[in-house]
Amino acid sequence: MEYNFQQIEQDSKKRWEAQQVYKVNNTSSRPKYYVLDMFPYPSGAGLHVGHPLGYIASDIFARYKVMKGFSVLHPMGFDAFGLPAEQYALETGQHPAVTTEKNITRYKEQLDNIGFNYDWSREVNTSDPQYYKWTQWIFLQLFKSWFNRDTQKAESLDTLIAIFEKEGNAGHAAPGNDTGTFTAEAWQAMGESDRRHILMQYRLAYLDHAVVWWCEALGTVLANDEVVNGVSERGGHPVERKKMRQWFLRITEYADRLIDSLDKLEWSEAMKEMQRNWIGRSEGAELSFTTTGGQKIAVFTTRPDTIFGVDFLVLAPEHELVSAITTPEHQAEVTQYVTYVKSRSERERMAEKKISGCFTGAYCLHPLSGRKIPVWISEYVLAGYGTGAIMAVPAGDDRDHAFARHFDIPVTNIFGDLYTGEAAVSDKNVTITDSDFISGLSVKDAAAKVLETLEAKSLGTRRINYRLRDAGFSRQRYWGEPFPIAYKDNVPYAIDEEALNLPEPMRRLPLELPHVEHYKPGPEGEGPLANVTDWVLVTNNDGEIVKRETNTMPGYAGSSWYFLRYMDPGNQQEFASKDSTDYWNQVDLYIGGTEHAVGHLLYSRMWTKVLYDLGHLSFDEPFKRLVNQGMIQGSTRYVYRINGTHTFVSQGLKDQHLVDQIRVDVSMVDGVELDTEAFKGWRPEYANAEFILENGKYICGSETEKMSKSKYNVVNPDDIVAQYGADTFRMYEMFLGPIEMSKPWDTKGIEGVHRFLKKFWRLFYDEQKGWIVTEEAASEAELKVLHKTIKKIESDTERFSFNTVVSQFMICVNELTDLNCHKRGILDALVRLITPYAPHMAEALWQQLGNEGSVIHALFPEWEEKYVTENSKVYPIAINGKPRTELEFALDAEEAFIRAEVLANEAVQKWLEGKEPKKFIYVKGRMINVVV
RNA sequence: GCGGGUGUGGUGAAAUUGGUAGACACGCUAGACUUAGGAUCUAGUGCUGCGAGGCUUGGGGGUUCGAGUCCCUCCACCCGCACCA
Repeated sequence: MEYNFQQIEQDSKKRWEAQQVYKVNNTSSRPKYYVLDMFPYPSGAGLHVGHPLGYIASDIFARYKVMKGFSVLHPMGFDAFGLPAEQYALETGQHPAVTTEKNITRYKEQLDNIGFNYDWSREVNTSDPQYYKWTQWIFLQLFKSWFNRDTQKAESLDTLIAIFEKEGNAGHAAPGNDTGTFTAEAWQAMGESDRRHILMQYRLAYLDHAVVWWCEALGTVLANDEVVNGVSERGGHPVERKKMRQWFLRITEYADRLIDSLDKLEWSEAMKEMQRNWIGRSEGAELSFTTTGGQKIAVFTTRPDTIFGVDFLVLAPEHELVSAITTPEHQAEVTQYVTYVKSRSERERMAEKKISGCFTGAYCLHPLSGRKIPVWISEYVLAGYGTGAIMAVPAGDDRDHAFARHFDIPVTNIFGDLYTGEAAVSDKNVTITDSDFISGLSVKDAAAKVLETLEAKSLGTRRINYRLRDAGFSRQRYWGEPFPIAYKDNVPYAIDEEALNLPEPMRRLPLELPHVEHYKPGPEGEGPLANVTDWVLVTNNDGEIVKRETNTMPGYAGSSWYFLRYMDPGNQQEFASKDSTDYWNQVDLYIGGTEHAVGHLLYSRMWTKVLYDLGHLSFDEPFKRLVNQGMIQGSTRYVYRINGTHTFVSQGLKDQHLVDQIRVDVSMVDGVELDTEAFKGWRPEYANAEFILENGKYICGSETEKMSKSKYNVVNPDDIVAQYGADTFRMYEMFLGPIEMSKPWDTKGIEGVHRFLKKFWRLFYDEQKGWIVTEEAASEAELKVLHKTIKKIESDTERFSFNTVVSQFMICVNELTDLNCHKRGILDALVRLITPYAPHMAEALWQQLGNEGSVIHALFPEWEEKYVTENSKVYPIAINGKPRTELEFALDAEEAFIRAEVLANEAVQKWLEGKEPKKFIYVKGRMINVVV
């Protein structure tokens, strides 16, 4: 009986289905283990072979943990809100819910095809009102909370209001800092609107203004993705930066905690480093400069010690003071420059090597020396970072130096001989010179003294600055969670607030997305919801018209907490019961790509901390251990058409002609050999193609690039599974290389793994004789092979080295085949061992071996020390570090004995050429080196 | 520009602590069995040399008895950069 994977996989799936083997309860006497995959956005293109890489790894690990006796939660769901579905709706008129549903069905089929052990009864879908009800609920928790810097945690606004009533806000400056201070009396005297305005400065979810890409022609706001080369991707219309009112999450308040608790996570250092850099904590000072016209300009600097080296100030072109300080004679130039910068993205501005800028005509007076300092604007200063203004010290900063050079601004040297006039001195272990009262001091001492002096004059304060910005949380789109917010007299309220006095049904969550006639943007850059007047404008119990929020939430809203919903997906009363979150607790293993390093992972961490602070969770970090998977790249194939003809020349001969390089669909290529008939049928213009072959074959060129439809290099897992089976596919993806590494897909290579599975099968079945498993006792050699393998598989699985696991299985099967072993004593353990990797085949063999129940719940085999310890070692003998021969010695042999034996050896003698060895190095169990 | 990562045969890779570089596969070459082979099996396969040997882990330098692994330096490629998710 041969390895009929189609039949086997179908039978195994049926058995699992019937026995509901993947269902997991929220109570168990077993220890728990939570394995999580980054859930997919169900795009219309379906899964390609790159997507399941991480899923296979987590599936293997989840199965392994089950067999090790854990109660394992391994769920899957869909991040179903998003731009592509809406874009598709805009083009075709199909409701995003409909296309999303269709895509999800397809994804589930594809996933099931690969044989994942998901408990589908826990599936979540972020666009399901029963799911986003809780996304909205969490948003309201954020809206109704503030971050108490004294306690370093989120608290209900009630505690803040109590403080205001008692003592005003003197002890609790607003994070946004534009409220000023007020007393308890002042607070009590305030009207509702003023109070709410002040509270907005504290809320964790708050309204402010942000700059977005605005496209006049399309009448809409565009995502960065949709702006290509300074024009809209659709239509190529001009775009500009526009300030709009937006929701934000005050993640900056959590900056320190987000940095500090990284220490307790088992993430790669690289990943932690990316998060730290993204948060970008820097300690420095905010200093105040005053223009000759009396305007105060605040600058942030990490080097207050260089204050006497300030030669000019630079403001971000969009800085609010720019128009006020610009002198009439520089007005035209400044306006022109500001217009230019408005058309530029932040990325372009940061990456720009060309120096540009513009003098405003204004001067400041140096706060300590009183020197007159010109004020410039330039795109290299960003409005969103620090105060949007810097003090430029060309002697000590590369970019400032380049700027000064470019505009011929004289440079003040404050580093003595270290500064040569050629380049800035960025070294921090230096002595400051020519700087009044800090001359001769170290950087650290000088900075402290400057701060002291400026603080005394109220011209500066110590300040910790973060690169991290508060997260923009609204989108002018349809296909996202509606905000449970409505405006009365332009003041925002949560829909359940008494002040709004909405009729009871309107106060409840979820606030569902209304049906729309079309997906076109609303007026004034508002989202499509703004067009649904009878949804937007509602009448409250007092007969007043209130206006609903027309923005929707961004993609990361639903994905910031989905791992919690899996714990208790059907709960109608809470986002998840405390019992369930206490039981499953943190995600023990999270597998996903590095592209989420700073977005999703940071937001999820913040949300978890907020829910923890507010008492809804008993842990404050969501993902204990994180493993990053690499990408599977596409392998593109090319054909070469001789210029202006229908003749295609094989790759090896292409240099003899002038050719066009054309991508062809990989499905028409076997390895690198083109199926010329299929190619002729691919497109009408190739119907009459002629070929110049080499050795009777048309050989394609190839290149590794991103797997994408447009490059014709997409490989669908369904096709691979149909041809080789899910078990082969799973093991091959693992065999490709280390999980965290990117690597190109090569369908050709899968044969080796498929052959291995067939060979594995032949340990049990003979093509002629059928079942050949015997009851004979296993030999010492066979037991050695088995236990060595168990040990290796276990340790490699634990360290996610799945590629070497597959190799070890191959080695094991090769050795057992050589030993002609068909013994139950060996094979029964081997079947359990391979279950996480090739579950379908394992189940079939497990049943045939006559075992009770499913192999899914069998125990992972254990290895015994006595079979894996060696008592001798074949040592490589090196002369001067170069291996020359080998000799076997017992591991407990005396060094003196070994030395004598080695030196007496013929081959060693030959290399010694009669000389006395200078040194004899013996590393037990490793090697022997003779130095001459 | 900033941040992170990766460079080993024709290809995917292995080498877990500084100790035999290239395990395991793909591909290729030759052969066996077979009506057939896109099944299976056997042998070979880093480069170079008739050979003894020499060379070889992106380039250059260093530490060491010994370096793919540690240090310095240079280069190339990939990913992210805040409205794709």
